[in-house]
Amino acid sequence: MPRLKEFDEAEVLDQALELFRVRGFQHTSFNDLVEELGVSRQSLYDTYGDKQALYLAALTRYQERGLARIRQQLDGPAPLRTRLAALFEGMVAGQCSNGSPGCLMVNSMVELSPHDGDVRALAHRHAHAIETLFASSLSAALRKGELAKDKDPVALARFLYHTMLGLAVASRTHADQAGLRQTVQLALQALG
Amino acid sequence: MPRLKEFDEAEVLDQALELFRVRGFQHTSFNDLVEELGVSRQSLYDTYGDKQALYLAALTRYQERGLARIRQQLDGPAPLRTRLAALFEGMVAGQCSNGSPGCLMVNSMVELSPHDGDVRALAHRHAHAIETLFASSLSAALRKGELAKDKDPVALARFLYHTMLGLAVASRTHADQAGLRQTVQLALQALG
DNA sequence: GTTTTAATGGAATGACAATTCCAGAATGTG
DNA sequence: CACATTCTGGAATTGTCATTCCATTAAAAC
Repeated sequence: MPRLKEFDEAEVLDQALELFRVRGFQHTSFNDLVEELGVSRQSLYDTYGDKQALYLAALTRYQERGLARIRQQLDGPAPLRTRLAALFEGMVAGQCSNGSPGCLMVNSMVELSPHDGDVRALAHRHAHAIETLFASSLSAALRKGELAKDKDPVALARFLYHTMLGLAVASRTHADQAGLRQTVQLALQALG
Repeated sequence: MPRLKEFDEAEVLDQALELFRVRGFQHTSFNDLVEELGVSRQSLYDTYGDKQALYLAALTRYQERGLARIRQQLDGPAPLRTRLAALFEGMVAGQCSNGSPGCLMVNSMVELSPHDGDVRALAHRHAHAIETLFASSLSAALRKGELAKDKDPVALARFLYHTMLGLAVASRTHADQAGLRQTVQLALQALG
């Protein structure tokens, strides 16, 4: 009986995500969304709930994609250093794409996490997941002798996570991809 | 003839700065300012101009103080590594003080720099000034033999700047000073 | 063709916030 | 005391924005 949905929920969510990533939550009005996504106001409310819920859905999606990418890039036969270099290269490319808006998660951490418990919880889970993934790869490398015994995988994992944060902020304000890549090189030297 | 000013412009500006640092520009309403600063709305407008101008004045002040601090800490007889460690220690302490709101400049870069040319210009000057200060100290250390000849002072300076950005974001969301300090240690190992 | 659901455009609604306006009280100087 | 200036509290103004409401159209299922 029912009429079928005419737009792709996931696709529209991605468009909203991109708008939020560029403009931030507060600088993106619902009118902006209606205009840019090509879906009527009422349909957006019916499908995703209010602006806050839409944002949270976008952020959740972004986080899941990011973590999947990290898992995939870390999982391989190449030396850890090589895998990490590829991972960071992909991150830099992503953060600099579409006008260099940086990372939605980092932008959310700065703009919203002090005021919004849901965002804060997502950010904490994100940090924890990333640090855990890094730490487990680093521990494996340590066991294989790829990493010196005196290195601390947990501290190194957090260091790499902090480096990611810095790259994201820098990409949002400064248009200097070469500089970001040089920083990646230097950060990876911490592996010894 | 005139009645004298009854509040200290600089002191009130510092209070506004702190409010902006914690809550961000958009999450700080003019009413918040009136209530927290203990100065009437009209006096604020008369003294500083509108909210935007007040914010910019606070950010400018913050930037100047930060740069002065860096200059002062970098200028000394101790080994560069020691001076940088002290500098970063002070930064971490500052960003974690008063509820760990992070760095006003970094927060501004994320929240405002894409939309506000004045903020963007300040951020660019800030980055340039810091990188220049770091680079000149690193070059001096290189000449003195404190730093290996194969190191690139400019790239290292930018790396340290990027590290600062990451620490600021992390301090705003995660309450883990020990982790930040460990990251500082690891970052400084890039000096060799 | 009727029913059910989806979608749309546009008009209320209601809240909130920045800025300005105003009338009065306070405080130094001459 | 008179005057210039500052400060204050509060009201008025204005604009923006999220959200809801409504009337209508479209499409699939039966």
